[in-house]
Amino acid sequence: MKPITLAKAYEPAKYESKIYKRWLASGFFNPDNLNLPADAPTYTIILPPPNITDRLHLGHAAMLAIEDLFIRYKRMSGYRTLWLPGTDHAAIATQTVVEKKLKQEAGKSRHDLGREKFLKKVWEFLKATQAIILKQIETMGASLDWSRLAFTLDEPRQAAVKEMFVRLYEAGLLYRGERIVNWCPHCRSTLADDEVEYREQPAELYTFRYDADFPLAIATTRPETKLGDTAVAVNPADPRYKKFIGQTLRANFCGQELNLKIIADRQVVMDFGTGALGVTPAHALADWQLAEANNLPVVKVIDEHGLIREGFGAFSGLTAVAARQAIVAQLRADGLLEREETISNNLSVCYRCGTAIEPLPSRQWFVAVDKPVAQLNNQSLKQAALAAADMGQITFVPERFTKRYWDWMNNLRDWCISRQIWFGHSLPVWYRGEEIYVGRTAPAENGWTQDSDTLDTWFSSSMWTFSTLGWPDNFADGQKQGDLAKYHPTQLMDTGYEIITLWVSRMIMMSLFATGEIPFATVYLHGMVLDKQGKKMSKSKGNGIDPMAMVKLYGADAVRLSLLIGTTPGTDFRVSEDKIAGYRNFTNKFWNIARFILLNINQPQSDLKPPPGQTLADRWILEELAQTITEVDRQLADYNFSRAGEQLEKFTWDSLADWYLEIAKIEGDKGAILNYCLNTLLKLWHPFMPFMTETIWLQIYGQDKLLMVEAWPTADRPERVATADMAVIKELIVGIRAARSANKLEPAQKVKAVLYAGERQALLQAQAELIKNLRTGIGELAIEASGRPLAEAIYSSVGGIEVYLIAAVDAAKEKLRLEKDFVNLEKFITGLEARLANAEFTAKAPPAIIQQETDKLRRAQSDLAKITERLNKL
RNA sequence: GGUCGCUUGGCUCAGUUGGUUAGAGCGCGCCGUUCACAUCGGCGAGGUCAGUGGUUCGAAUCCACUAGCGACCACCA
Repeated sequence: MKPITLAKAYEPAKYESKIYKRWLASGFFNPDNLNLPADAPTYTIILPPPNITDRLHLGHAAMLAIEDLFIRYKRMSGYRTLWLPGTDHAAIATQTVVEKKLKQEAGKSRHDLGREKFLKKVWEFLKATQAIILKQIETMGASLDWSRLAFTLDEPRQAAVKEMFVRLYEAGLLYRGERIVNWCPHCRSTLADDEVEYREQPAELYTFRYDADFPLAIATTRPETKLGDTAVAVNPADPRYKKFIGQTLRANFCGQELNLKIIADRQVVMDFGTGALGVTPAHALADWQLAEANNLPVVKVIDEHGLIREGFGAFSGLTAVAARQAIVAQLRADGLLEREETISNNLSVCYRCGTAIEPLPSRQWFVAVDKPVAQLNNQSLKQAALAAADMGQITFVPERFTKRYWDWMNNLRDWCISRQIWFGHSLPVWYRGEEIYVGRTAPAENGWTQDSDTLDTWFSSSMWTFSTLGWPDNFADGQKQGDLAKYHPTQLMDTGYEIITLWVSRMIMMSLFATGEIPFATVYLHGMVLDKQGKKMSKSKGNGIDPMAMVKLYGADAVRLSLLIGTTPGTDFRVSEDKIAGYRNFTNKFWNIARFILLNINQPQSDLKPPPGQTLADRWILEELAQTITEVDRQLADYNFSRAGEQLEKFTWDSLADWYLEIAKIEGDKGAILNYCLNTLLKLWHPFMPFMTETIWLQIYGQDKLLMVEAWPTADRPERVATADMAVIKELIVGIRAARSANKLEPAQKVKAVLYAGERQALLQAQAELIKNLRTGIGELAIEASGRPLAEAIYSSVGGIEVYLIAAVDAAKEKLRLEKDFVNLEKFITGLEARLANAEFTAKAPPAIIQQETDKLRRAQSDLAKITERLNKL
């Protein structure tokens, strides 16, 4: 029989892509191909789709590692396991990328090309780019069912989105309304509230009067918008302004006639600025709300390009910033500017391009979240989604995020879903004059034009859990069938905590509406990957670690381990190359453990039961392993994969490699136990480091038997060992090791005999003998072992063994140390003497140095004498 | 302003219902290593668990307050 030997070191690059191909060829990524009983429970994760233009970053890699861990764990545990892959069209992000590219390569904007040609460019670009991220996902070892690959903008998803839109419309949950939206003049698109970022920065606050006769002064950071003021708001309790409330005052503001109604509102802060607020309904959300409450006219000042509209004299056509400067200059010239101060202002900017947001009134489509509908048992989307969390039907991990979800849902406003960009899902909406038609297909008659807007990316994302499983075709007549019946609702949604609001809450609402089901049982929120300094990794900062480069250097398994272990749910964590390199060391260590074990097994068996232990060490390692299995299962059930990994690491490196393998070298003949330990460890580690474990498994057991579908180990052992006994056994093993390094230590040999004996009777006899020979008198203690637990017997019989061992070990250590010191000192002295005897040295060296060396020699000689004395005593 | 989180050895972090001597990895020091592995082994130094007060037989852990840091939400124009 040909012995199985592994290469001396693990070289991941040699095996990884081969192994992945082997997995693909097996077909087991697709749950339909698993040989399972019909009633096997399902376990589904739908992959949060990365943007199709993305390159894999460590955040993706972490997500993949986490999800693959659970998928592989559940697959081995007998679940019908589906992990469904996909990509996101990321409308705005993708369009921005292509626009940038167009500008760089051809110097053109999207408007130069026109809609049709531009979209063609986008699709060409996607075709070229989409394969990259998918390939990178494979590199990480993700066991995704590629046969079900989806894209948020592919044909089936377009149909699903259209269907959803129509159904929402028919249910009365969609409406078209004018509202202040967050407009990005650069992207020329509306942004959702949560796509707006805030930047704290200094801003000039101007205090002025509209004209010389105006009785109140107002304060603003945006004087240019004041051209569109239609009211001044004051606090009703403000004594300064009480008398004006209700009046309408005229003013000539920089040549513009304004009719300003003085209104009262409690939200106006009396001690900010002058306590009087110029109300510009068209260009501030709060002002818009004031206008609605007070029936104020709306005057638009700024257009979609961020320029002052027609009808504002010399200011028309200026950018907002230029107009601001012009107006401030004029106010100053007219002596109307009372104050100018720098305050700290929270500027709203576009999360995509960083341009300052221009609030503008605009016609948009909205999802009504507060309107009760029949489909949700006369609850609103908001109520239904809140109820789902309230009933404990969704578990958030960690639990504290439940509250965040709750707070967000409670404050949710109607969701603006139309976007003024070209790339994305088109709205199934057509207009003819004032008529609106919403339907699955275009109206037959002439004269209708389709809405030119596209849908918010999150609209299609919100349908992800069921659109990927064949909704609506698989939901005819409200009955689930096919994949939807089999795999929905899903078990786990793993995503970053930062999009719990953007995404998770909307998935819950949309799924409840479309299928009546909560889309997932558990939401696992992972933290962000930070760099070594604790900064968020980003391309612009250049502090990102490229996972692909790391895989190349250290292997995918090492990268995975570094992202799984040492992390805590919902908490950001730091990753550095050092950490990855550390786990590369571990993978190599594991490889060599396997290598060593294989050298000690005659004929490896893949389905070995735990063999009976012959010695204490055997029982100890089997018990440790069984406990490790239990612990790993427990931790994984709580999503504490980091701790599961740490437990495994501890067992593998400490218990097995550093202790048991050393004992095995002494005791010999451990084939069966080592075989069992290796098999079990390969299985336990597989979800963490699939490539290496599978590589080893295949090298041992041949190409027909894949580790990825082996059964997950159970915590079996031939004989249960009590925890207290474990402590004692560990002590004995420590004794053996110490005895070994102390060379020939008689009594320790006895301990070794104990270990060989294995039998309790033999053990007790050996102990008795040991104790009899002890000088301390402890030997007088009787061993009354019969009928008592091992540990108790040993403890009662001694302190004996312990005291003895400690004394012996200490003495041995001391002796060893002294001997070592002796040898080293002797060498040192010889060297010094030689140097001092060297004529060249004594001639050329400065006297101070010679003196130093002589002193050293003297000290060393006296130390040596002391050591000799002590050695003689031992 | 509101909410949540964090503060543990030089660094990064664990510490699961409060329980003997607070752990790990990296780093550091010393020693070793042709016999699975230097991508290794052994030994060691290093912590008043941010501070104060409280509850308790017992607190890193629970409570209150204080300080520093971070995130999210809202937003004063």
